[in-house]
Amino acid sequence: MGEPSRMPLFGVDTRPLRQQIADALQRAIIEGDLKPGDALIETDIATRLGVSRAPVREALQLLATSRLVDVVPYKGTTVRALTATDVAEAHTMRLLLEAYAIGQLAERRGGEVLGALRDTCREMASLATGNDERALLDADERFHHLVIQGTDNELLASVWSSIHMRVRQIIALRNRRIVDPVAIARNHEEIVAAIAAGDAETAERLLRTHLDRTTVEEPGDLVAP
Amino acid sequence: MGEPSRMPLFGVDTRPLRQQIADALQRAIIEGDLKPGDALIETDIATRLGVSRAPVREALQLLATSRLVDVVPYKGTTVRALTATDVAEAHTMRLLLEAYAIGQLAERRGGEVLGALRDTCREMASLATGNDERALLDADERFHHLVIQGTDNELLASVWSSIHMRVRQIIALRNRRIVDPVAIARNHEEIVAAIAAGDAETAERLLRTHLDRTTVEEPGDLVAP
DNA sequence: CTGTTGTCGACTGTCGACATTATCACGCCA
DNA sequence: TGGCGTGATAATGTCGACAGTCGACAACAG
Repeated sequence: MGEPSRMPLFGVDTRPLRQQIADALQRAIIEGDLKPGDALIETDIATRLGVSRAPVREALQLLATSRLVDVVPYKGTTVRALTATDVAEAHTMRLLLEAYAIGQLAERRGGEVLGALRDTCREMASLATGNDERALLDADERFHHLVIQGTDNELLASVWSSIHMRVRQIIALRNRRIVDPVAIARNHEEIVAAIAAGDAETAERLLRTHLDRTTVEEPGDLVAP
Repeated sequence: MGEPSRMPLFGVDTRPLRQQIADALQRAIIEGDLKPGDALIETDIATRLGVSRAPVREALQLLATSRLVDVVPYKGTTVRALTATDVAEAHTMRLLLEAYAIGQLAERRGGEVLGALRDTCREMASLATGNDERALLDADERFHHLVIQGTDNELLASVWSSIHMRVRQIIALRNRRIVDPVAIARNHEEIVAAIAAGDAETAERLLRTHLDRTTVEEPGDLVAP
């Protein structure tokens, strides 16, 4: 995941247009503004943004690497459909990657990131009593991101990021209320405790429970035929 | 991995140029013709191939998704360096993905692909006595590809493919002789046996041994500073 | 009525030219 | 001598225009 590669003086973004466009489109997709099946027509996007088609094309290819869009030669680009299988596969992969990361973290008793994990847990706990779902989801995302980063494995982080984009899209499309924020916050604390105790097995089991609750469940309400 | 997306009547390749160019460059990289650190200059490639820069740029972005090249805005594209860390991370991820796949396969006693796995094993056994290393490596690759495909998880397959490109590059750069082809062939037979027996644990252990032998070991001889 | 062929509109693929950026050698000056 | 602006140069980024392809529908032959 990217830190802003340059820090401009007055909000002038000097990154290549393809990245700015890709960011904008990605946001629109994972926020649900662009829905599965929607056609991404280069000419439209280009004129709408006031740029030429070249950077738009390159942006669309960037999105394809996160599997957010389907690029079919000579036919066009569409927001990728979300079948039940897609949701299940994303969940499986996410679980596989994060379980590995948790295991690694537990072996080192959390390493450098243990403190940051605890901070995030505290934040979640305080957010749980309020009703800012958005902030709670952000904190949750930060937590899992920290877990991945904790392994110091760039390849793992890269793969996880691309899959996480799809997960966020899934969560956005099914905008379901969080049922029990307090339980979720507590769950994370338990995970951190298991990591700190070096108990990889328990940490993985808790993680699995958490992910099962938040990402997988009847996907029928979000798939577009 | 890609079956040729169209079957032309007389070898006329109607795929977009970007894909043809990407294939050519990818082959050059994973065969070792292009070495880590080599600069991929759009103008050069374009004039050399007799095309314009646009499809070359898009091809380079495709390669970036497999992490075969580094694209730095306004600076250029280079064949990605292979540090010891890169090799280790690729190995870790490959092991993680394939171990999962083997486990899934074992749970179903091999499913549809068990026959194909056995065929490949027989092929490896017969190749082991000869000295066509290339053919043996191809068979080995086919075996692992079958394992991944056997899970019927497209996302897993996609992630594995992109990582496998790097693995092939690593293998090509350290062109070390295969020490004991017969042992390798036998190892695969044992893996298949464990899958057929539904013994996931043994299958994963055997796989780990096999991969440790073939991909990881003193990478000092292939890293370029 | 059915299957094939021609045509049209919309969109993607490719091209060559121009704008912008990074790099590095060069000369200036303390 | 050594650090620092300052050009020249070579590469990438972007643009507008043109060519190629696809899908759909109309026209036609059997």
